[in-house]
Amino acid sequence: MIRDRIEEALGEALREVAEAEGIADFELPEIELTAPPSPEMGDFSTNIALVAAKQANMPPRQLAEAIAEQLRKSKLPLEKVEVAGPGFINMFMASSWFTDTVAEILESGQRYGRSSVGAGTKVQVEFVSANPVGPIHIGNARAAPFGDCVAAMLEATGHEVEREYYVNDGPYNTQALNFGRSIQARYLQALGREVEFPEDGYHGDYVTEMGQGLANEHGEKYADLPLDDEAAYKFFSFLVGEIVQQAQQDLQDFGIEFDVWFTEKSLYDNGDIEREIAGLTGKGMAYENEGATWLRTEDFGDESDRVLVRSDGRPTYIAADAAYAANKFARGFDRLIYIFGPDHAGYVPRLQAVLAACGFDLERVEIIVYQNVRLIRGGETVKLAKRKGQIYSVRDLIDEVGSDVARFFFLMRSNDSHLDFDLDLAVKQSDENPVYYVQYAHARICSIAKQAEARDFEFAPEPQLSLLADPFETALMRKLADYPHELQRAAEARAPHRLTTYLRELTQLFHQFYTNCQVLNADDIAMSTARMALAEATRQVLANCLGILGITAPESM
RNA sequence: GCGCCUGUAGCUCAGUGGAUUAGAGCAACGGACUUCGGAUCCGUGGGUCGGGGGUUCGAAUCCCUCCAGGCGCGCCA
Repeated sequence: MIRDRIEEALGEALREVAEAEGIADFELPEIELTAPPSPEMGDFSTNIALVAAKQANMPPRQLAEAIAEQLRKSKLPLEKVEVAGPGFINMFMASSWFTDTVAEILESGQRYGRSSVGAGTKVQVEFVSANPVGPIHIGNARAAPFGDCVAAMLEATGHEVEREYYVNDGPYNTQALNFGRSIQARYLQALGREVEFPEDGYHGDYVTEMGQGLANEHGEKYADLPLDDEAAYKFFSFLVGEIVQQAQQDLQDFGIEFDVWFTEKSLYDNGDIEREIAGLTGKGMAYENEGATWLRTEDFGDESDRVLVRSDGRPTYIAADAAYAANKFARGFDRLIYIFGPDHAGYVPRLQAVLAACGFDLERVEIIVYQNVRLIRGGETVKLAKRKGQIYSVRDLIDEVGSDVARFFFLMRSNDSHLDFDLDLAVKQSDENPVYYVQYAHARICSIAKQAEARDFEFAPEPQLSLLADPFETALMRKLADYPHELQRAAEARAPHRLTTYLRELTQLFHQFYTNCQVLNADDIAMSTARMALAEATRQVLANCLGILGITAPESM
């Protein structure tokens, strides 16, 4: 990447200046290359002279001049290097650099933008992992495109990535049992028995339907089971497969394929949890008190120690999470990424303490929390309450606005920003909807190509890219050249929204180019060929970026 | 009470240390091609970057403090 080469040259220039000045122990500051606010200020700008001035014992402007002189002597495709203001160094790229970018994009195709900076690193991204007690709702849904896109960005930067979904189907999961009790009650009611519905049970219609379904299928077979946890888990177990399958289907329709669906139950079945507890007790990390087994999380920054095993002998989710983390590390991941919803934000320090107490390296664990989603319809917040059965599910969302729109809307905002999802705007197929703005550009480019074919337009055999010198063309090429860096930055920051922002900016530049620069012009074949190449390069970058976001790039709309 | 997140234009949000003008979309108003898709483009109006203090040559951006909103604080997950 050109940025790497510039940064390298800057570092070298600075070192040479330092040497010439006889400065010992010169410490190279971090080099920042930014895009100046206006094109008159060049293509790249750096403040390095301002940062290093004190250390170099030189006035910033003088240092900047010295560095600029070195740059001018370098082999970089620079047309002009200027020192501006208090000591900024502005670099103006030679036009060959812009046109080389277009050639590179056309040559690399789908690979353009990808890098291998993460090569050799195995990462697991665990996300969604909703309690299997009903359809995946809008709150959990935000995790789906986010986690998927973080994974895709890591893949695009060379990491080896696995996407994983954790199914909380353990036998002591309170919510699973609660759900099971609700199913049992509905089942009995379907059989005409007088039973009271659990006060904190799940009231959704789907629960009633599931209870009815069991009654139809099994009749009285389970009618005389006691109303206890064991029975509740049995009822939960009847339905969990169906619920997980539904989740798989919904997420697949949302464009997400998980590599692994990991069940909490398996940790119980193969003894991992027991072993983990025994191991922790053996190391003195766990101890008995008031009949329960506690983990010494307070020693690792938690507010207090946490219960691993309840006084009645049942392990808690913390025991399961510890065993699960051990299992993950045993699978050879260099890095674990957990993606949590806002309801689990408070669990972050606790989980970190748990993992530390278990002896895992927190440097290798990353926990990303995303914020709430509010549904807006008709300008009003849509009120939802899962327990009361007022659900808006991923299925509802995909059916109502489609996967592309839903993904784009979710990915448009930073994960730690609260998200207002405007359903009215999302369903609008108009200029108000930002998704179509981007997709339209892609379709438009495809349409130009189709036009050319329909008209038997004869392009030149090779594009003469040096013809691309109009400011609209230059601005577009400049943006295209940014893509690899933008992708890398977005991946490092785990920030998909940077890509949606980039896409909108790129799209805008394309539409401006389109409006001002006629692509197909029979009177100027050479120019038409060059512009068609630029349009095609733009299409490629749009498609590559949309691909990482998991959004389709339509040829027509 | 404590913790996390947020507070930027009428609305929804980018920008999270650098340049006399803090950006985008939507909304409002006014314009544009008898040529490649008008789901487009151009222009206008609109901002004490929640308040105050501090660090710095420089703060929307870093630190402190206050205010407001959201969420969380279980032998639930």
